[in-house]
Amino acid sequence: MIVETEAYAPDDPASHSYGGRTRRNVTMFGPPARLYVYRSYGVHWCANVVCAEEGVGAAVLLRALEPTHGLGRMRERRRLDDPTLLCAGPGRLAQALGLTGEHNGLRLDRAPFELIRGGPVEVVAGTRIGITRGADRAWRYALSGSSYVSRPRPRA
DNA sequence: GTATTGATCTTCT
DNA sequence: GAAGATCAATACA
Repeated sequence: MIVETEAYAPDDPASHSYGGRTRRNVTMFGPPARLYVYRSYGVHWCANVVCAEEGVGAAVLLRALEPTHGLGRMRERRRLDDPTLLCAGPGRLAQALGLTGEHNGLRLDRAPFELIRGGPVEVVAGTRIGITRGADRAWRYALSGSSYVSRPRPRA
């Protein structure tokens, strides 16, 4: 269950799509409902959902999940037992799900992916994390009260 | 509990 | 050559 996300827009200085296409971010400018995976700090993979029409360049970064299925495989990939740390952060999430650059550009509405609509939830907004530009936009969204988010108390 | 650092990819200066 | 949508290990208070 997705419990934490951040939004990135083309007119947003913190976004990879700011300033146009590069070899890395072409997926962001492609059709929506695809996965944009990029390498972060040379070490981690981070996964986004492309969520604007082709050519726009907007996406939502998946920052944290509450693991509900496949805990065993997540633990194998992460070499870690604590379920609250398995997917608490974009790099950890990608590692737990086994996402890499191979999955960049794949459709999320067919195998091996499946998105399931959840019930109504209470969401809190706060400032985004780990960025220096565009930090004033409160575009981080977290499930209220969840203990699986990467930072417990989003600052508004 | 906070602070610092190494990992070393991609983009930009 | 530097910085960045990060994490984990280590060093301190």
